[in-house]
Amino acid sequence: MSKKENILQAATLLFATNGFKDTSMTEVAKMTGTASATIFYHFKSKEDLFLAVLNNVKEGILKEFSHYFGDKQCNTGLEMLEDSVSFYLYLAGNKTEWFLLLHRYYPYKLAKENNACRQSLEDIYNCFVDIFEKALVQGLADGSISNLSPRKSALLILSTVDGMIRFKNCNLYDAGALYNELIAVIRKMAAN
Amino acid sequence: MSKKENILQAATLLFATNGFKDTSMTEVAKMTGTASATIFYHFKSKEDLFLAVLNNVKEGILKEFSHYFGDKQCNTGLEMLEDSVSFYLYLAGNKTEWFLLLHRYYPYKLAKENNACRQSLEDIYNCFVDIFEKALVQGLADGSISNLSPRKSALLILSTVDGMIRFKNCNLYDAGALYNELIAVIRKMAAN
DNA sequence: AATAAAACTGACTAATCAGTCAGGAAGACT
DNA sequence: AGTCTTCCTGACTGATTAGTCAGTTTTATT
Repeated sequence: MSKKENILQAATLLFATNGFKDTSMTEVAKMTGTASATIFYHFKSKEDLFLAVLNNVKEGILKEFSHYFGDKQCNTGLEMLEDSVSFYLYLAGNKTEWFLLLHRYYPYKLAKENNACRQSLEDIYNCFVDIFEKALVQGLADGSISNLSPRKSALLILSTVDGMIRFKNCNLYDAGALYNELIAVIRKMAAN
Repeated sequence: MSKKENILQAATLLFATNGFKDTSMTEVAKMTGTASATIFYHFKSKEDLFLAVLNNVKEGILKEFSHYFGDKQCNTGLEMLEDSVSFYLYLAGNKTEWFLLLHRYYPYKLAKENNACRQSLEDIYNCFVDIFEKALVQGLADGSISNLSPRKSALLILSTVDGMIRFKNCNLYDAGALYNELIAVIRKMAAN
């Protein structure tokens, strides 16, 4: 792995666990075994480093989802919806840093004044919503999903699943203990 | 209002909108028209000020909910559930700072090492969950709610509602546009 | 081997920060 | 008036921070 990739990875972990302001360039440098000036050679500022991290996370998420759903075929839309939720939960447990980062407020604050940041976040969330929406649309066609607005329902499903992940990451409630209920609730919400 | 209360209020707003690390004592002082040393007279450290802010928010939330539900009578549990969701949404729109603060990661990180912080957060979220759970229990008794685990379902409803508020506060999606769908979805989830 | 470009670094700076402290102002009580 | 306590402040400090820069090392190319 190149030093630049190393820095990116260390920064991802630190920004995710400690936040933007609470992560110093010295820390990132120490973790990668470089001088802090090296980071400024690769990234022109701390904000620039953060944007690179976010973009990297975006690409990771898009790749994971297209890899999982690219060739997948499901019998019914409802089945696909359940699979999507499961995969979301799996990913959140497997790539904790990504979701910790997305559950911080900083990215959304930065997005207000920075278009690249805004774009990355939109790409990520559109990817999430699209997966659920696609399942709902298929379910509407094959009759496994009840009559509803696919986009809006997809958003509400994302709210539920993402909210639960957030609770888990905040150590408020254990998401694992709610897995069965979550699937049951989503089936009630959407099934015909 | 006393100077101490003034400081508390300014700190609430600043911690909520800018975060803990991104709020300086000088800023809080400037907003209240005092010297920063005055803040250290009333609160022994920045962390102490934050804990006071969180405790204040907790008391505000508890008071709001007990005020609204203290004397309220509903015909059915389902009706009470819908009312609870509506009130949560109303409060989130009315006391934005409170929810912005709760949607930051800092409080939950601090809670890992600070019991007072942990306690405040637990009180707040138990208050939220209790309201939904109480409605579900009543609904189970009067037959308006389908057979389900009240506590777990209450948690999932909170995930949905709180997740939506977070999306709204992050400027990702408009919660208002989803209001009707949210109520419909919750009815589907819980109604008999 | 010579040269040029890219990658890297140590030493520095100016700014900002939480927190301290000695002492001043204001109110309460005798 | 005097005294005690509570409240408040300006001026300071030591630590940390993002970012710079001049110069060195490494790598690629001829």
